[in-house]
Amino acid sequence: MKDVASAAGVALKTVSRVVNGEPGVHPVTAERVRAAIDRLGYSRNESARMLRRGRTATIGLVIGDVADPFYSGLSRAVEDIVIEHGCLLLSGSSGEEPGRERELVETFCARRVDGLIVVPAGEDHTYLRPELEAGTPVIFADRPPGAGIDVDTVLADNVGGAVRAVRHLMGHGHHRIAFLGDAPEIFTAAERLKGYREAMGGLYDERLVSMRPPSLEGVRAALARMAALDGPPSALFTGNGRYTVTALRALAGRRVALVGFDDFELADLLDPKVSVVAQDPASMGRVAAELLFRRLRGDAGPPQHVELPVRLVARGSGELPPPA
Amino acid sequence: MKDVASAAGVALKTVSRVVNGEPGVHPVTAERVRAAIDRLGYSRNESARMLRRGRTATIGLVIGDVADPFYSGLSRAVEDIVIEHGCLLLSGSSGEEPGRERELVETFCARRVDGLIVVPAGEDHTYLRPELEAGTPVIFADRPPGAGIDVDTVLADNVGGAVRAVRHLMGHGHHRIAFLGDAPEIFTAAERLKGYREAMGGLYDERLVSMRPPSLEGVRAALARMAALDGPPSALFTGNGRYTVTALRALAGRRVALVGFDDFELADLLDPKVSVVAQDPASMGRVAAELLFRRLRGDAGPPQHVELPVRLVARGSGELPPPA
DNA sequence: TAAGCCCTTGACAACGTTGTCTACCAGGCC
DNA sequence: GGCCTGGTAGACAACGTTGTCAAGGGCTTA
Repeated sequence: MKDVASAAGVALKTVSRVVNGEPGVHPVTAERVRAAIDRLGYSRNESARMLRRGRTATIGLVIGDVADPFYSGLSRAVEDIVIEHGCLLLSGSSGEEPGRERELVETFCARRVDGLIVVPAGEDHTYLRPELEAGTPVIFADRPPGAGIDVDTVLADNVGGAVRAVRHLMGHGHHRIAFLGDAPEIFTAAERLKGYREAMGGLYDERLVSMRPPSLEGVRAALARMAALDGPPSALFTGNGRYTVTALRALAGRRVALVGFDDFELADLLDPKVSVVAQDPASMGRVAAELLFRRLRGDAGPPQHVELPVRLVARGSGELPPPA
Repeated sequence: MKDVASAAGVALKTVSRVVNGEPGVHPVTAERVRAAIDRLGYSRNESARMLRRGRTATIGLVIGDVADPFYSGLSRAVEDIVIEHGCLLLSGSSGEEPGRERELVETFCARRVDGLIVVPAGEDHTYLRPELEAGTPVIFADRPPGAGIDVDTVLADNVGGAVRAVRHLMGHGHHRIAFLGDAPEIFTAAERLKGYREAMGGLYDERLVSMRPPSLEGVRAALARMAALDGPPSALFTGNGRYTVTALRALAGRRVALVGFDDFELADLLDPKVSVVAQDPASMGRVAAELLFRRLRGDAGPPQHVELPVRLVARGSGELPPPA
């Protein structure tokens, strides 16, 4: 910038004004400055600008894993809105490890991101308190923060979705419905179990529930164990997209009534077509990002808790009747 | 940092030394400083550090669309290696628009990223020249840069993969093999067409080729047009993952011999199981990132051009014989 | 005992911006 | 003609670090 200034025969500050489109520069001078900028190939050093202005025009996003379609859909929506606001996105995958989540958040904070969107992996977020007190807006998406922290959250209607899935299966004659879900420490898994339990009511049987990280062997074993019961399940409710796919693989072509939480590509090309409770990761990202920018514009109201609707997409697998 | 210094009764520089783990600080002093840091909840301002040191510990990644599994797989691999090197990742989706690609790259450069990994959408990258001359390492992945720019590239063996796909179908008795691919301006699409043509040899018939952005209607129309020929195709080679899925949808359950470029989740659960030429987006990301860090460590050798192998995964759809 | 060394510490400038304040000039008004 | 106004331009400090250099004290060594 100093070089541009001397090349154009003006003061540093004048170049700064031109670069930032500030008023109060004579058009002729401005043109001369712009010419010098082009000639020297100058581009503003954003690090210095951030330091001076105290704002980084950067948003931090912590998710579980970009390679998971749920997160990458959310990611893309966040990215679009962030760019729209002239900011950039620093993102990181926690791999669902609380330690890594915290590291990422702290690294982002050290970079003084203007705001954070977090899909938490851990249960304790008290480490965020200094940042929150410093005024950095933080939005939790998909899962709420741990105890003692109350900030904006955007969650899906997990309980309602699970209820709907189970009722759908019941509506097609099923009474013995198994639930295969992720470890109960994971908020969404626990919520969906809650909905399952609520919808099962008196039919609830603990032996039809299996909650653990999804692995093909684990699912196979759980299914085998349940099949050996004297009242084996006639239908399956799977607790997330990964689980649905793993269960389909474990079923190896057997036609079993099934509804999965989370929609997935090709669900409509399988045989039978897979019925799901669909949530929309893109709108979750959009809502979270918009909430964040509202905060950045100064909205200081009480923490908001948004619940996004889910919808049942009946494609066939949920309508298979129980074996006679 | 100033506050920490006065709280600990030492000079600014001593705090800096402690924070950076530099030697030459008495353990007792260091402990006092650390105590003050904890008490005040201090964390280093990375913006200032970047400005002062001239390095941002940030890598820029430009891809087509994070929501596409190919890109998100690549993204995740890059991210892991970047974090491993103590850096963070700024990423952006170009949406396959050259203008947006350029904007992203230029914004990243203004932030003085230490290096860039780009999956280009455009054909002209001369705008990168100033950055390259300034010494910023840039790696192109999946597609090469436009004319006049010679930098490190990591590409898949597109031609070889297409050849293998076509030969596989031929080996099962097919002579009339259609190719459905993306617009020929897209490098990978053009390369795969090249491989297709090479493998078809004398059997090549222009009327069996359709290249345009994938849309269900477009694919349906192309298939209908080809089916009406007096020598209709008995097999399909689809030019990328999106195309394979779209074609399967357009076929609506008809059992047609098919090999697709790019593997995809659930390919093994469809009926028939879908045979593909698989590339590994994660290893592409890993190789690109590792190459980048080698450059950052000072390797100034001539531009490298890595070609990653692809492999044919025969699952069944490619082994369907032609109708009798 | 003096010279030299290492260990620890601190003062200071610089990184490249931007916000604030001041200076200058031309023109209009009394 | 003097005063004020508005439009332009520049000087300077500050943002929070880190690299360079120098200083002080205790120790070893000749």
